Amino acid sequence: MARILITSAIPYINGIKHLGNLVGSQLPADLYARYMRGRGHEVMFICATDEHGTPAELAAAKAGKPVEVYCTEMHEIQKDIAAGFRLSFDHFGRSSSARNHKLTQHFAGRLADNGFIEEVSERQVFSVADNRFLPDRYIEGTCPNCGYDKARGDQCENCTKQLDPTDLINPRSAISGSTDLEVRETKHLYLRQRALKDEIEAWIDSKTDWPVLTTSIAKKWLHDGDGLQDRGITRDLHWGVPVRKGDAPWPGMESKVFYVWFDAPIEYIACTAEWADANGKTDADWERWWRTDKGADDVRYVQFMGKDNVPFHTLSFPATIMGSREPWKLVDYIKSFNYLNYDGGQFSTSQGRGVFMDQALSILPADYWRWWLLSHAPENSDSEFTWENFQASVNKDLADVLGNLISRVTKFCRAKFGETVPEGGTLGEREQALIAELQERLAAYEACMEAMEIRKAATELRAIWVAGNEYLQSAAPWTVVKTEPERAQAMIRLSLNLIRLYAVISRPFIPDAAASTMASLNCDDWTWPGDVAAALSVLPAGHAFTTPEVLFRKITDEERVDWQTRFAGVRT
RNA sequence: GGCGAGGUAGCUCAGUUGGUUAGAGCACACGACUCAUAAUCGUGGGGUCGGGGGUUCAAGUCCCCCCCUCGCCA
Repeated sequence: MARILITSAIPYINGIKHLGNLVGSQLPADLYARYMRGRGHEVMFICATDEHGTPAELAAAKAGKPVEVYCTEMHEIQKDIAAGFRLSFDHFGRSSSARNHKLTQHFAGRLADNGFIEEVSERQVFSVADNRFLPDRYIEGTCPNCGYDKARGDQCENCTKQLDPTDLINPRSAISGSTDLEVRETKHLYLRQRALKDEIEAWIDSKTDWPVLTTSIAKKWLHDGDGLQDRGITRDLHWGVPVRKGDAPWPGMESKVFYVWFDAPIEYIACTAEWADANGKTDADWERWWRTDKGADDVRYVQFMGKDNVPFHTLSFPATIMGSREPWKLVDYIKSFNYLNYDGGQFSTSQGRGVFMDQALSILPADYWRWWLLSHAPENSDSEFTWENFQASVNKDLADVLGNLISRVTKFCRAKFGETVPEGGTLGEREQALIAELQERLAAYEACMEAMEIRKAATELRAIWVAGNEYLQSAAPWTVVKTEPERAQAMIRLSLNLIRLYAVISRPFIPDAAASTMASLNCDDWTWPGDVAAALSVLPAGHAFTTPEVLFRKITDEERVDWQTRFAGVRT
């Protein structure tokens, strides 16, 4: 039994995420976690909300709530929706937790002790009316290049020219609109990534098995332009982890917090500590996942994320860990994803374009979405969600191929032999051929799952479902039963067991349907089928079952059209 | 503009280090079956692999140029 640590990129707190966010990290991470648990491995699956930073403060202000309250509420909402999608986190934590405060301060202290922190004085725009320093993108003004009057301090959206806030003509606060701005001197901490560059590069170079998407992004940042740059890790904000050097105050850094990107990945570790706290465990219980000197040496650590998060996970977070000179676990494999587009364009949180997680669950159960999203995961390139494709895939794969198979077998059995596993006959050549085929296909499916080749795994799984229909079609028990009822009984006994096997191996993709199928079969044996022949005799003759209701209903054309218009525009 | 990722059947996508008639699912046509959610199973039509050059006995697969899409640019 192996020990596998799995983290999903942590979603930002300000609002409900859309399906593109879901399929980019949490959902594939859940698939992998469920599969590994199914294979009997010890899994720690961690996710959290990323709560600090200016956007959270502004969202809270807009909602008229203190930021702590806002975050607590939004965390609960995201937690509920994650549960709705059956995301099987061992713990869904918060980057604002006391554990993360302490650990973030600890890392900063260690980095400082080891000479990887530099204090830099810089000049930033301060809004007197807002009583705060403004991040570049929260300063608006007229672009000196094209005259666009809503250019942001980091870039003009109109002519794409990159700007410095001081370039703007008639600058104003994007928060209040106030023009009472002044440039003030402020001191910040920088993580000296340049000093760690060679170490990081050697580490990246050693990861020859990583997806090209992951390594190409990492190498680009290592070599592009002047190469890897030092990064500021503090901000003049109120909401965040107060800057401290471990347990001690950090002179000159009073009333500053760590920048969100610095504390967010540390939350992976802190969250595991939160898990321990929440479950009555000791520090040793979480440290054995993270400290290579305390048992984490044999842990395999896999991260899941969208491509926009790759730089932080390949460079910045490793720099934090390496620079600490403490034996923390570094990631072993990074599975990254491209973007999921929505019907010819992008999902847009700001424009409410596309389907958001809460809306998705309000129109169909989680399994429908899980299946479509995972079987179309944007692994090799950006992929696209269309309602036509969604309807076709769900109806064909889930309702027709899998759902109907379960339906035809159980209903036939009920009609001819009653609701117990029939006992007559023995397996023939056709059945042996099916077993051989399944053994082979199962191996292919397992290989894809191990390798996190998600689309291919879905294809293999579907092929396994199809094999059941092929068998049934050629065996034709509805014909055989008329002349050789015992033969037909053997066929159905095998088919009922086949359904159980399908529930077990399909569970990572469609956990609810798997559970309800298993419940119908009056069985609770989720043992992964190593030996297919043995697995197909788990349900013995005479075992009672209940004929299940329709497992997956079909999406009608009317629904499709309705949803198409409903989710095209602004979210209501 | 620079960098990166893509452009393969109507649609969504596979195509190992270049090697036999370029594959799958869906959709479509025809056939089989009638147990089943008008489901299933079989057969078939359909692609000058973005365009143009080049290397090679041989290129979707390597090199160069161009076009288009998407993303990133601290």
